Amino acid sequence: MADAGSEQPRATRSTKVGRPRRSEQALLDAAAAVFVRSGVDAPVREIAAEAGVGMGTIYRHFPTRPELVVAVYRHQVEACANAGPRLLAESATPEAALRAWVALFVDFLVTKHGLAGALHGDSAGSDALHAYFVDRLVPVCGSLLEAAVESVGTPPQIDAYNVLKGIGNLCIGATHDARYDAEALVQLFISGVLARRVR
Amino acid sequence: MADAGSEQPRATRSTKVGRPRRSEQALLDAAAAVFVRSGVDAPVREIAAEAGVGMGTIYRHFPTRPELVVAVYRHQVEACANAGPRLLAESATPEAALRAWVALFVDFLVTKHGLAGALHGDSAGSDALHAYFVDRLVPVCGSLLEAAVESVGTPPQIDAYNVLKGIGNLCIGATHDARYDAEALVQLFISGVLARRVR
DNA sequence: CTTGTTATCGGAGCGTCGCTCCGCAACAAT
DNA sequence: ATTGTTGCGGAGCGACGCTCCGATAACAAG
Repeated sequence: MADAGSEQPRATRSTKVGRPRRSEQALLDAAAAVFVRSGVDAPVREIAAEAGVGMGTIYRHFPTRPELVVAVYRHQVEACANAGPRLLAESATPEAALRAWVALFVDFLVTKHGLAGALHGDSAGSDALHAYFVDRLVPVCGSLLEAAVESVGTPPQIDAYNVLKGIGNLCIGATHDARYDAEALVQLFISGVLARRVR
Repeated sequence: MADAGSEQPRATRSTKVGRPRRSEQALLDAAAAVFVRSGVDAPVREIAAEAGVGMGTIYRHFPTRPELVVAVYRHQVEACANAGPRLLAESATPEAALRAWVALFVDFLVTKHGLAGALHGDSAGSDALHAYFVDRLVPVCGSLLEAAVESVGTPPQIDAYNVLKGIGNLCIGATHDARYDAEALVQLFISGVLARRVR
């Protein structure tokens, strides 16, 4: 029998048998579309409807909302993570690299409605979204931070985890308030992190 | 008749007639207790149960949740607002005053579970909580900021509204994450606001 | 004391949402 | 054809925000 399949157009078939499980990518595309339209807190029903599947299917592929969100934005988070070392290599100064990276991160968060707000570890450790962002970006942020701090000759005043979460928090609600300038606040915050004055 | 009440200890009576509407203060006390126990996002049913009244009563006195929250924390917000001028007068430097006031504000936000997170103007302008905090505290923060900026001889880099909201955002989630140090982040942010370097 | 008026009270009820769970259908193996 | 396996869909449950109306109680007039 082998795999002499002739009629199956896509047949991802990675598991042992069964139906060609409905393309996860289709779900991700639908979710992305809904996230753009209604924010990352959009009802699961709406995502299911957009994808033309039942809610069960969504939950089967992504048992928790954070997992879905992570999957949707994985590429962009990876791009952001990869941009770190690149900026550090290409920029004139480590501080410039840090500020450029931070601007990238801020732009990413601000353009995704509600993403920054969903970044919290509310569910007592079981928050995959928070964990993913932290695991992936803290090291990157840490490298940039370390380099920048060293280049300006100040002792490190805070760890990368706090800096990253602080930036994330500063981006919350930026889309709903024209007067609120998250980018400016974050850059000022970075100034503080790199400033000589401790108190 | 006057107010020769002899049996009514508190009798607020502000409306014309009817029953001595159930003391709002009792509701506020109950709400405060629940907020401490379950955060400011506690279900209205829970607050009503704690107060021993029906939900209708809660909604009659405080049609929206922000109004209830404002009422519960009004005293502390006022105290915070009043502390501004006082600190400015008593502190050695305007910067010290600003930093002390900010520490006060941060402590206030961090100790009230979820208050910082509820500070957003999500409901398109109709958010009384956001409006109250902004109206009451932005001027205070502005004065301190102005004095501090002037004393260190830097041009103002951002307005008080953004500073206040930034601080509020930095306090989000502080209670759920032992590694997250909101106070430190905010003070670094203030350093940035007062720093010479603009870019 | 009785009756009428009026404001307040309490919670049933409706719509929404997150999440679970079970019957069903489609395919593979026999 | 029959049986086994696996993915699929959505009904259903509990929680919640918020509304709305019948019940209730205080007071004034008679």
